[in-house]
Amino acid sequence: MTAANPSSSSQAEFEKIDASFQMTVRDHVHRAMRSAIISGRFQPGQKINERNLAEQFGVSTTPIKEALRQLETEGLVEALPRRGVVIRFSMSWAEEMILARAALESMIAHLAAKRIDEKGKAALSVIATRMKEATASGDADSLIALNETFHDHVHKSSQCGYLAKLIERQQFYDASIRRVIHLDPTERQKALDEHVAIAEAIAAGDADKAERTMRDHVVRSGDTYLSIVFKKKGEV
Amino acid sequence: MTAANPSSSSQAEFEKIDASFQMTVRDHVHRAMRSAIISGRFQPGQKINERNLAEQFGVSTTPIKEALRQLETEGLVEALPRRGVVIRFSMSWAEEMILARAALESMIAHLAAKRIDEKGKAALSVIATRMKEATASGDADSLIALNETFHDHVHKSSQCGYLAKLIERQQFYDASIRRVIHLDPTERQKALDEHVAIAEAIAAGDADKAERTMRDHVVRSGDTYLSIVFKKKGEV
DNA sequence: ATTTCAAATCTGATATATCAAGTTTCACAC
DNA sequence: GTGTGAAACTTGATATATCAGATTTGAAAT
Repeated sequence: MTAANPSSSSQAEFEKIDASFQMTVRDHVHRAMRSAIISGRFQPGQKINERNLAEQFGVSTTPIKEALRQLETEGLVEALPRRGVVIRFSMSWAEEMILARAALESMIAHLAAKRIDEKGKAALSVIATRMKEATASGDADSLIALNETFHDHVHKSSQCGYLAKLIERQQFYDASIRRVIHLDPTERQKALDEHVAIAEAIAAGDADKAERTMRDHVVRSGDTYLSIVFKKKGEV
Repeated sequence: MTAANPSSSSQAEFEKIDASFQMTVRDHVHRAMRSAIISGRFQPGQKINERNLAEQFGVSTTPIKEALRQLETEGLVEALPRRGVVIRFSMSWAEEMILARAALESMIAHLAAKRIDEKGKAALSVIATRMKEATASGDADSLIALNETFHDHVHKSSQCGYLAKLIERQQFYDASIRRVIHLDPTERQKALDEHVAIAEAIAAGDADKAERTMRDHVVRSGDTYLSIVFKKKGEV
C-alpha cells in the first residue's frame, strides 16, 4: 500500500513510522555481543563479568543485564544462577543453528508455496531475474542484498510472523564472510541454481519440492560458511 | 554415574549439584508471565506496565525488565523502544509455534535415528512399553510424564543441545489441558500409535520415516490442543 | 605438605533513584 | 467546535546503591 490512498477513505492513510529504528543501549550491547560471540571473539565456556562489560561499554549494568538475558534466551550464553553467565557457542552450536534454520526455512517455504498469490509470484520472479543478472556480472554486494530480499519475500508470502522472527535468530552469517563466499563464481552459481529452483517450486505451488530445495539450500550454504569460519570441511 | 565411584580415583566423586534449580526472582516472573500469556490471561496487543507488574509481584522493576527481555526474545511480547511492551500471542501465534516445534522436532528425530546407539534403542523401547501400559490402564498423569520422557530421550539421542533448547521454547502446553486430552481414550490411543511409530522408525535407523512420523505427531497433537484452548476445530 | 575453615573479596541479584521520551490534559486562540 | 501547544504526568531507560551467595585467600592445625 502506498502512503496516500484517497480511494478507500476520506482520511489519507500513512504507514505508522516504525519506532524500532531507535537504538537503545541494551540493543546496542545485545547486537555488539551477539556479533562478537558468533564471530568467535569469546571462547566457549568463557565467563562474562557484568561490571567489566558495563565498564567496557561505558554504561551501567542495567542494560548489560538485559542484553545478557536476550543472549541467554537465544542460546548463545548460559546463565548459571548466582554464578554468572558463560559463553555457549562453538562449531557444533553453529552446526545446530544451521539445522534449525534449515528446518524452519523449509517449513516456511512449504507454507509459502501454498499461500503465495499471483502478485507475490511476480515479485519472486523479479527477484530471481535480478539474481541471475547479479550472478552473471559478479556483483557480490547486490547478491548479498538480493539474498536477503529473496528470503524475506518467501517469509512474507508464507504469512508467518512468528516463524520469520524465529528464523532471524538462527542467522549468524557475518557480512565479510558472505562477501568472500559470493566472490567465488562456483559458489555464486550454486546459490543461484538453488534460489531459482526454490522460486520455481513456490511459484508452481509445489510445497514439498519447495520444502526440500529450501532445506538443501540452507544446509549446503551453511556448510560452506562453516568450512570457512571454522576452517574445516564439515559434513553434518 | 552414581554418586560415589571409588574405582576410578581415590577421591570420591559426586555429581555437582545442579544450580539451575535455584529460583531467582526474574525466573519466577518469567515463568509466571509466560504461563499467563500462553493460557490467554492477557489480550493480544495489551500493554504491559513495568511498575504495575513489579508491584503485583512485590518486587522491584529490575527483575521485571529482565523477564520481559526473555519473553521478548521468545516472541511472546514485543518491545517498542521507549513505548513499552505489548502482548504478542494469539491463536495464529500458537499455530506457528506448533509448526516451529514440528519442524524442529522432526529434524531432531531425523538425527536421533541416525545417531542413536544400542543402549538408547533399548531405553526407547522401555519407554514405549511403559506408554502402552499407561495407555491401557488410562493413567493420564503417567502418560503426561512419559510423554516428556519420550521426547527428552529423542533429544538426547540426537545429541543436539541447541535444538533441544530451542524446542523447549516452542512448548506452550498447559498441564491441565494436557490432562484433559489424555483422559480421552481415543486421543490416548492416537498418541500411543504415533509414539510407537516414531520409536520404531528411530530404532530402525529410518531417519526419513522418523522425521515424517514425528512431524505428523506434533502437528496433529498440536491441533488437538488448539481446538480445545481456542475452542475451534482448526486445520492449519 | 595438606587440610580446614573463616575472613576478605568478588560478583550477580535486587532495590531505589534519576533521567528523558512519550502521553495526556486543558487552557487559549481562531 | 476545532486546532494548537505548553504544562503536568506517566513510564520506559539508565544509573547507582545495597544485599547476599559464591569464590578466593591465608593462617592455623595436623
